[in-house]
Amino acid sequence: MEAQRTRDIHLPKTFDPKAVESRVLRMWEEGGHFGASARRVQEGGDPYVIVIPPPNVTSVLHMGHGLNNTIQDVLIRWRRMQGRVTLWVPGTDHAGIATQNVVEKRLAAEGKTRHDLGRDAFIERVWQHVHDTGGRILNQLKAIGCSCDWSRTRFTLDEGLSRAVREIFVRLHEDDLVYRGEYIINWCPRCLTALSNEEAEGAEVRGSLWHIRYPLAAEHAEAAATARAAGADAVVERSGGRWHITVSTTRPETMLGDTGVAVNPADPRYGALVGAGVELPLTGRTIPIVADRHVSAEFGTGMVKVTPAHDPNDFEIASRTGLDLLNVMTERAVMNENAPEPFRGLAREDAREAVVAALAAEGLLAGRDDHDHGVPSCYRCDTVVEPRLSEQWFVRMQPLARRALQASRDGTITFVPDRWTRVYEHWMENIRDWCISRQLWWGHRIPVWYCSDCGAVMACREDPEACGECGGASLEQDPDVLDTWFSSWLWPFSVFGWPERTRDLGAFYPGHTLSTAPEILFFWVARMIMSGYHAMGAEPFRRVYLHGTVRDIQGRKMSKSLGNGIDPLEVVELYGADALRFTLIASAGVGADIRLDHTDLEASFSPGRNFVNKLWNAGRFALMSLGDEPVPALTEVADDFALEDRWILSRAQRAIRRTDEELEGFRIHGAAEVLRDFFRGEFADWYLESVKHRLRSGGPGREAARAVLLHVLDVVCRLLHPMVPFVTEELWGLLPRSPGGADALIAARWPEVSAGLVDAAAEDAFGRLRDLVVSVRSMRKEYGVAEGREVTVHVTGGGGAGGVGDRGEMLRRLARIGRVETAPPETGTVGASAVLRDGTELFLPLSGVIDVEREVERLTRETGRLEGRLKGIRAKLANEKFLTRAPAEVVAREREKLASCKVQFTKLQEKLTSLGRRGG
RNA sequence: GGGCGCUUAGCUCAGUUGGUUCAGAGCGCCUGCCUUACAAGCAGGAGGUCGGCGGUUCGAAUCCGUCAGCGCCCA
Repeated sequence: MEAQRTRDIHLPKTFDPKAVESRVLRMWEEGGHFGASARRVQEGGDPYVIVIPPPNVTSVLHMGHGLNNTIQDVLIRWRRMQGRVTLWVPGTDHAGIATQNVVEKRLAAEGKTRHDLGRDAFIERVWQHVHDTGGRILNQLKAIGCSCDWSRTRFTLDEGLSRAVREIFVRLHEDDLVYRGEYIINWCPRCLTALSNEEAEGAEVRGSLWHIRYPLAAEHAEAAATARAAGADAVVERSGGRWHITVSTTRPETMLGDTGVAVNPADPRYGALVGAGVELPLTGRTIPIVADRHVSAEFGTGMVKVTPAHDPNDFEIASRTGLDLLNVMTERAVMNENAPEPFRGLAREDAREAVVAALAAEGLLAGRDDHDHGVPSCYRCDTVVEPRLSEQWFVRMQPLARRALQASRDGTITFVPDRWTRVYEHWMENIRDWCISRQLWWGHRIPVWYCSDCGAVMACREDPEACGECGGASLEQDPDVLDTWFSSWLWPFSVFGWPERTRDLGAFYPGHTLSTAPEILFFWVARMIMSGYHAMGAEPFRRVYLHGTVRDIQGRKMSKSLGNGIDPLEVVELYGADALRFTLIASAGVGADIRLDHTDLEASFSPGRNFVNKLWNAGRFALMSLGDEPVPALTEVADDFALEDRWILSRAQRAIRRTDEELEGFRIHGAAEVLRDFFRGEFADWYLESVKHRLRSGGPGREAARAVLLHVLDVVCRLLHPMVPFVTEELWGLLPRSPGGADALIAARWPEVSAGLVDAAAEDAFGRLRDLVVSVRSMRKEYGVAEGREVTVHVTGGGGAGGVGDRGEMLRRLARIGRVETAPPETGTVGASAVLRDGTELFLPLSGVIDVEREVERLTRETGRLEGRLKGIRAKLANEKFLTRAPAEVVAREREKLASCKVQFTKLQEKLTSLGRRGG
């Protein structure tokens, strides 16, 4: 009763997303369709688990999120309908640097710094900010239809997840996989914190390479002369019997911190100079020339200045050769007291100019070249990173990488597209230790305490009261916090309660698919795999799908700073969530970037909206056509199936099969294409048009059509639901359906192929009928026959286009064919001719309209085309090697083609000659 | 310096192991239609030597080499 009444309500001509989305969303949530319990898995359910790449807690949704999460939702909804126990865990991360930056900026507006507030008050302030704005992005994900289990929403600073961070840190420390040491790290002089290598993004910059002369100490003149004689062009005798060497640098200001010059020990030019002293200009210091095997004899002069406190490579050289470390900059990249007086207090950029000027003044500047090189900058604030010598905490990565690398090599974990496998493996093979300490306040504080009484260093699961070594109470906790990624790398199991051995963990770990952007392959994906093996002994997921980047029409990545972004919520507001989703999916080839025009949302998203609207209207038509009477089951009317019924049912099976194939292969856009073609190109354009007259008449033909119409529309709704969940849910809810099924499409069963409905003969016959209609339409247009005017068609020979005799009503509708004659036209009748692929001849009597010359031209064009094809096929078949080497079926197909083309060609030729007789 | 990717219709892009009229889709364009599901639509059409060259093969948009242009990653 209820269902029938709903069908009486008037449905709007255009789909109105706003009227539907919030209601459907509420229905899903209230129906508990998003959740999954461990119990269902324990009872034998087959889990399918995705953890969301947690967005920054204070961020807002952008198109990249839109794409990423639509993909995940498609996979989740598809698996859910297949009957898997699906779980998609949502959540956010605390984004240490970014969030702290935002709050500090606000403080700055009040004229304060975090130090004015103090640590606790500042953290309180950040929490406030997070509570005010945090989680907004999760609501935005709901708005685009994401079917996450919202009851499981996690945040990396939650108590449980913080516990996981602490536990893994202590464990790694116990296993000597976490250590503290003084090394060169990437330092952001604006954020005043260390960064990992991954957080320092290189950008190609046109800079300068300066060549500087360093005078050799006077007593080494003889060694210099020897070097010169050995071919050292960079060792030059200057006026006054003094010798200089020449070194090159892109950062002249760092020369103030040089503590040596290095050459390759195998370089024959410089052997005599090793051990010699160099008078470092501007400083009054004398530094030694040392030999180190990592210096390239080929690059530049083969002599490099060594600045161990300001360059990672130089630091390595120093640690091998014992050169001093001299830090000449403050944490803000200002020259410090170790720099000569005139440069102290200068920012690095100013120091560079000053140093260059000073060198020039002393005649020690040998030249300058343009030089393109990579300059790393902070991924959060874009300030140029300064390599800085400091004490930090690191994770020893090599032991963790071993298993993670093996997982890729043995196929346990696969990447889509496949090319990322090599990128991943290359990173793992050349893994470097991970700097995890950050000089911030917002984040997980490093659980390490230092005893000022005995000097003990302790990593603790619980805050210690007293020193474990000496029992003293003078303990101080490390002031730094951990890299945000040090918490997100635990995400696939920390969200389930690790380190507790929870039921959830048993049920939902390992997960299955991870979908994300390639930018965080190293940051996050690779590290999750490492931690998964280390902490859980198993991979966190099996398949990693790396999708493309959303760009603007010029190919630039969408970004806030460029102002070229598109707000997904604005798109939802204007076009609906389904339109957004379908547009994104349909334009995203596997791993390929997407281009959208941010200046023309209509152009970008109307295809999606139009598709959704078309679907809506097909549903509206079906509902109107079905009427209120009960619809028979397919099996009840099978005897009354017409050709088009058997055809569309058969095509539906193909659509089901192909959709599954595409989704299995992560070709989501391919699935969208399959379904668009099936729904629009076959169901709407041909099936609906073919059965309209039956639906309006009575009898068994009508009942069969109603049953098939309902069945196929039901399949269409199910197959499209993962991509366009709102419109399909709404439509499906309006369809009459048999009792006992699911009460919502989201929980309905995914269609499976029924072998019994596959009907090759029907596909072939309907295909020929379709050819006939298309051909007649084309001829009508060619001669400008008015749309409403009915024509007679003579159909003779060949296959008779699948038996058109009893298809009168249908042909009338499809091509305004008023009458089908199965006899040839009387000789002398004027009209247009065509020959179908199966040899069927068509003739449209068009006296009065026909233009013989034009018809001759048309047919000549056609025979010409056929002639070309014939030539190609004949050449193939005449090729002995083709006949012997090509597979038999390929040869057979060519023979069939030849026969078919020959028939068409001959028949058209005949028409042409008869026309020629008349015309000439 | 090392590695990877891209180049197909005016635009944005599909094309899964080489072989079904495979040269496609969407948008745009031209022509005609308000045909009681849909003008956010329908029907018909124009438009590409698949970046250049060479090779492998009976057969190449697809595989290999090379050149050109563009983009990305790592050092």
